[in-house]
Parts: sequence; structure tokens; C-alpha cells
Amino acid sequence: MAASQLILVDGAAFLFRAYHAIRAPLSTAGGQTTHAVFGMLNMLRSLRAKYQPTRLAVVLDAAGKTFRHELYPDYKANRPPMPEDLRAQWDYARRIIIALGIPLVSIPGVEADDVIGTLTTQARALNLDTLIVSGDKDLAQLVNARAVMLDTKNNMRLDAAGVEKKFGVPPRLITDYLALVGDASDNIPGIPKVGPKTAAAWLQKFGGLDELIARADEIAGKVGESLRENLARLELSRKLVALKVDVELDCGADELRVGAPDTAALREMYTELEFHAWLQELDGEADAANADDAPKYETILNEKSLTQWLAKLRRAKLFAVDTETTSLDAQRAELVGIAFAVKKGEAAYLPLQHNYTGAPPQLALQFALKKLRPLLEDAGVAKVGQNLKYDMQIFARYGIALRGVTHDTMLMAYVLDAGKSRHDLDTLARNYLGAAPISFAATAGRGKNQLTFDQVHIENAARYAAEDADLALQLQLALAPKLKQQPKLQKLYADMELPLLTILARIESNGVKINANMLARQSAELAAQMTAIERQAYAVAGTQFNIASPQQIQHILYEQQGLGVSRKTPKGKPSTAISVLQELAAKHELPRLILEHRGLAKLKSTYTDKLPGQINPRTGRVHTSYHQAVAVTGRLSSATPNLQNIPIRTAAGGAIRAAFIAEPNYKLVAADYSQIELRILAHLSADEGLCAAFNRGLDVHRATAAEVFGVPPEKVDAEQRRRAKAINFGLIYGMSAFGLARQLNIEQREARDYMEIYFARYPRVLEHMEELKTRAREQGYVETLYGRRMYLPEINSRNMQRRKYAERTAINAPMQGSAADLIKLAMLAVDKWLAAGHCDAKIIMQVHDELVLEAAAADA
DNA sequence: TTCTCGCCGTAC
DNA sequence: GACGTACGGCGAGAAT
Repeated sequence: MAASQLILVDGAAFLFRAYHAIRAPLSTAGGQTTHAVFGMLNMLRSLRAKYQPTRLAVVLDAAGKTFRHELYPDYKANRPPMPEDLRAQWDYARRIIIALGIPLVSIPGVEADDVIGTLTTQARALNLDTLIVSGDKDLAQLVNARAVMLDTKNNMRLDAAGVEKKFGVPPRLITDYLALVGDASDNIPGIPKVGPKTAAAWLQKFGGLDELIARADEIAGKVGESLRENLARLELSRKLVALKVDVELDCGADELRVGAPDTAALREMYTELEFHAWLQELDGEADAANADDAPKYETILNEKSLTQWLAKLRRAKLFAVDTETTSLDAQRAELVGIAFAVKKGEAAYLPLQHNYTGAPPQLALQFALKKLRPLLEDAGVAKVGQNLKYDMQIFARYGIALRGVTHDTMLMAYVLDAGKSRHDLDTLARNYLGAAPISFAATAGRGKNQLTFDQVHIENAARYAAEDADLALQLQLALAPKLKQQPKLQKLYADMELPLLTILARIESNGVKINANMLARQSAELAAQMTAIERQAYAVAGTQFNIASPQQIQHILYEQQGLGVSRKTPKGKPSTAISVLQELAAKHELPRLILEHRGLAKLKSTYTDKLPGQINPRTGRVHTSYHQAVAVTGRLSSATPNLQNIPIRTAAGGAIRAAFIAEPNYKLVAADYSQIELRILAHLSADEGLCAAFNRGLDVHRATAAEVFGVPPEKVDAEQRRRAKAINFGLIYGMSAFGLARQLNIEQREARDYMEIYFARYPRVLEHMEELKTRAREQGYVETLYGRRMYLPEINSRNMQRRKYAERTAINAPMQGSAADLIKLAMLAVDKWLAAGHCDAKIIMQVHDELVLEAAAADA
């Protein structure tokens, strides 16, 4: 008879992992994040479903220091404090585990790992097999014939052979191994230069740490020296990583039995945390059909099947669509196949251009598209997808105008909570559906082995693609009710973000024309200037060095040339940041040359060298990608290439802008808002003085200077205006007197005076900022003019740094975000106006407060 | 050779 | 520690 099994779950590992790695956006209406609890409970549920254990316990660390801190004061010293919103979830997790009837073991003075060690040891004596559920490599030392580990990272079971395969040493040598390698997360030093490979090789050769220490002289090279220098620390490290297996416990391993759940308590917790699906399950309302409906994914390979699916799609109230292609770049990608889903678990993949040896015959591309076109172009047929901006561009290139896009799951999730996680399909499906989707890497491989999608075998492609469509559909079903609960967010999504998607697809497709020859000439010129500067720098330094390397500059400036260190980087190294070099430039030639070189190198590598290579050979233009679900404030971002950070401030930068050109007989037209964020500040704060300045059409920096320096506007000098401008900009970012002082290179006291006078002259601005902080503290979020929300869980943090940061965000985000709202509205309006045929022009770029159009010269 | 991290510098 | 939001290039060191 098989022995009974005991399952021990390392609760902390799972809470942390769910919190950090999954980074789910789940939170309650009140702003309490719940994803760590959610992730942990999901894992417990699947464990129970899979193993149906009678003996199961969750082991959690107790608060406070442990015996290891006494052995080694620096133990875990570099751990950042637990984020506020996780701390709260920790308590919820405890309460729910208890309510579920699962034994919770938490012993002060030792760590969860020690408790697990003790229970595992006890279990063996009781003839119980143990399954240790954790991702912590320390626990590998407990593995034996009766105890295996389940690595939560990859769902791998690690038995003794598995441990040996993974670490290169058997479980009994894991402590020796860890002592050598060290553990950064626990701040256990290990031997410098010794990593997993070296440690395993040594232990294999010598059979153990003691033998290795005894024969340390035999190790050659730098690692040998390092070992001998650090022998002393090994004993302590080994003590720290060795688990205690004789912890005094309240109950023995055989008593850890799963009991009956406390449904009343569970209902209360699930309600508080808004775990609606589980609440329903508690109430016996779970849709039994949902549970074990095996997905029916079909592959459409013939006309009959296509016809059936066309009918099915037309009948569906809403269907999901997803294209599979050869590239992430929508302007270069070739269509390979299309996936559809009509309801949960019912999806199909239509392969069109799979192209590997032995690929089965597929429907002809043009034939299939012709059949699909009426459906895809019918605005009356509702479609959903994940990031349809991409699919829309693909379809457009094949002559199909995708219409009826009523939902995009990426945008839904973004509007619900922009800040809490990435919004890719995989992450969303994990977080909102508890699904574990097939990864793209598992389907097409990764790195240099990665196949283009047309090389992927159709069965694998179908599983992946149909699942994606299926998940997008399910996500829509899961997210729509959440949006519905938040009318303002629903409106923002439906009236602003969703219509913008189509416009962005068009802007990206339009692309921008650039003059590659002009940029090539600039590259050559920059290269020549850089070489000249390098020569001068070597002459001054008396040696050759890599002028582009901060590390080498640091060495040359501070050690060789003996310049004084004024500031350090966050890691404690002497800074070579621009402001530091600027100070040093006054007294030394070298920093000046370095600065000059850096500026040129930046322009060359990032712009003049790079941009010509980004020209699409098909269109002869550059097509950026605007990311609509990245910036937490609601701004767009631009990538590959980033067209939102093209230089403008310096002369050389301006030359790069000049390489952006229009087609013959066309002109570029740029329109930007003046001082949009300050205007929004005036509006939101309703400060009379600030509003008056704008209403009278004054130069707002001059007006501010007049107020702060107590002079008539016409008497404001250039320096006063410069200072006022710095104050105005600083305000938008929540800057302190310290920051202003540094910015203006003045005394902190003087900066504080300026700010005091400013707030005295514009009192509502101060009130407004205080109110934003209060609101963030009370409701957990701030919002923009159009109701876009930003959650700030750390506004109540006990960690001052985190709290201050959240406060600055509370001040800045509504301004930056409202500005983003406004230009998005402008884009919708401009697009509508252009579509009405008022003139021959198209939008080609957006740069936060600016729209660039390419217009017929006559219309410009 | 490839990947990750930290630093730095563009933009608004 | 001190000014918000992005993207991306480069060097360095580790892992392969």
C-alpha cells in the first residue's frame, strides 16, 4: 500500500511570487490589491484538486527576527521593506487559509523553511511521503526518497535525481553548495567569483565542503585565490543556509489534516475582496457546465468548414478575432493564419500560409479573405480582440477594413487599472481568468531557435492561436462587468480609448518620411567630430581610454586626475552624470570633452545611425508603434523607433528634426498646445491669479516672475523669468525646495522663500495639491478631468520615500493624465474633421502635446 | 555569444 | 532622498 502523503506549502514564497512575478491588476473598488491572495488561493485550489490530500498545511513566516539574525546581523539586510499593499494581503491570506480549514503553521523565531524542514523530518519517521511546494532552492536540501519538491516556478517535481540534475549536486550537498554560491536575496555572501557551475564542480570533485576547505590550496587561478581569501566565512554561511529540523511545534506532522471550511467566514472574506466567482461557487451557483467543458478547437482546412464557421461567426453576438503573422512589426508582417472564437471553449484556427516541409494544403489566402471580407468589414457584427490595433493594420494591408470593433481587452484592462501589471494577453488571462495559456515560446521556440509563425506546425499553431482568441473572448466577458460598475471608466474606454485605436492604426500605417541621405551625412560629420574630441581627450589624460564608458571615465577623472568627488550614484560609485561633469568642466578640460563626446555619441547612435535603418522598404517610410496601454498616466508611448524623443533643443538636434520631411507638394504641419499642463493646473485648482494670467493671454512664466519677485511684468528680467519657469515646471512634478535649489543652483533657503511666496500669491494651487494628497489617501486613487484613474496604494506607506513618491505622483498624474485625455480627444476630432474631406492631410505623429500632419501644400 | 542590469540622455 | 511619464543605447559582468 502506498504511504499517505503530506503536502507542505511555503506560503510566503507563493504570496511574494504572485505579488511580484504575476503583477496582477486585481483590486477591490476600495483600492486594496488582492492579486497575491488570489494567486495563492488559486494555487491551493489546484493543489487540492490535483492531489485531494487529507494532510495539507500552509507554512508562513511569523513576524520578527529569527535565530539567523543573531548569528549574522546582516541576514536579509538588503531586503526592501514589504510593499504596503502586500502586507495587507498577507493578513487576508492567513484568515482565508484558516477559514478554508487548512492548517496554518507559523512559528516565531524560526523561518517557514525550518518549520518545513522539521515537519518533513517528522513525516519520514511517521512513514508519510512529503510534497514540499515552494520555489525556494534552500528547501532542496530536504529532498530524499520520501520527500519531493514541487517547484512552483515551472511546475516541476524535483526528486533526488532532479535536484542533482538541476544543481549538479545531490540534496545532502545543497547546504555546501549554497554556502559557496551565496544567496543575494538573503544577503548571504558566498565566495566571490563562484557561481553554480564552479560550486557544483568542486563539490563533485571533493565530495563535500569540508574536504574542499582542507584542500583549498589545490584550486588554481583567480577563483582559487578568492576561495582561500574567504574560507573564514564559509562556516557561517553554511550555518545560515542549513535548515533547522527540530523546531518545537504545536502539532505533529500527522495532525495536519484538512478540516471543514467555515463558509460564513469565507463568504465574508470573498465579499470583502470581491472574489465574485468564488462567492458564487460558495453559494452553489457555479456553472457546472463551465468546469469541465473541454475546449473544442477546430482547424479550418477546407471550404465546407470555412462556410460553417462563417455562419457561426455571423450568428454569434460577439466573436473574437486574432491574426497570426510572421512579425511583431505590423508593417512588415505577413499574414499566416486567423483565429476566431464564438464562445468559451469554442474556437477555430484558419491556417492560410503555413509553409514548412509537409505542411498540409490550406485554403488559398485570397479565396479565404474574399469570403471573410463581408463579415470583417460589417460594422454591425461585433468583434473583440487583444490589441486589435495590430490586427487592423494587418487586415488593412490585405485590403480589409476591420469594422465593428466593439471591444479590445487590452484597453479594457488598461482603463480598469493602468498601473498594476502589463496588459498582454498572457498576463491578463492568468490574472483575470486563472488560466495558464500556452506560451508563444512553447509554440514557436525562442532565441535563435525561434521559428516564424509560418514555420510552426499547424496543430501547434491552431492550439495556440485558437486559445488566444478563446481567451480574448473570455476576458471580454470577465472585464465588461467590472467596467460597467465604473461608469466614468466605461465612458473613457468606449468613447476615448476604443475609437482612438483605429486612428492610431492609421497613423502608424501612414508613417513618416525621412531623408536618409541627410542623416547619413550627419552621422559622418558626428563621427569626425567625435574622433577629434577623443584625440584631444587622450592627449589631456595622457592615456587612451574608452571615453564612452562611465566606469573608465570614473577611473580617469577621480583616481588618475584626482578630481574631487561631489556626488555618488545610488550604488555609491562616484557619479559621472551630466550635472557633475558640468561642474567639473569649469576646472578641468577633460569633463568638458567627455560631455561634448557624450552628446554627439548619443545623437549618432540613437538617431542618425538608427533611423535610416528603420525605413520600411515597402513604404519607404518609418512606422513607429504607439503603445496605448503602457504609460500609467494615460499618455501614449512610442517605440521602434521612438518618435517622441527626437531631439530639438540643440542645434545638432534640430538638424535631425530637419531630416523629417514631407512628400513632394506636401508640407509638415505641427500643432501643439501651449503650456497645457500649467493650464490644466489653473483649471483644476481654479486659482484666480493663475487663471487670470492665462485668460489675459500673458506669458505665464513672466506673470509668475512678476508675482514671486514683486515687480511689474514688464520689469521682469531674463534671470527672473528663468527662475519662475523652473518653479512652474517643478510644481507640475511635485518638486521640493531641495530640487528647486539644485535646479537653479541657489541656496535651499532661497528656493523655499520662492515657493512660499508663490503659494501665497496662488493659494488655491497649494490647496489643490493638498487636496489631491488627501483624496489619494482617502480613496486610494486620483483621477483626471475625464475620470481616468491612477491608484496609489503607497500613499499611506510607512516608508517615507515610497509615500513621498506616491504624493508627487498624486500631484503630477492628474495634470499629465488630463493633458493626455485632451490630446486624445483632439485626435478624435481632427480625424473626424479630416475624414469629412475638408482637406488633403493626414496625421503622422503625436508627441504628447503636439500633433504632426502631412498636408497638401495648398492646404497646409 | 547572449542576456540582464545599471547608467545615462533624449522627449514632453 | 529630494522632479513626473516614457524608450533605448551602451558597457560590464554573468551565464552559456
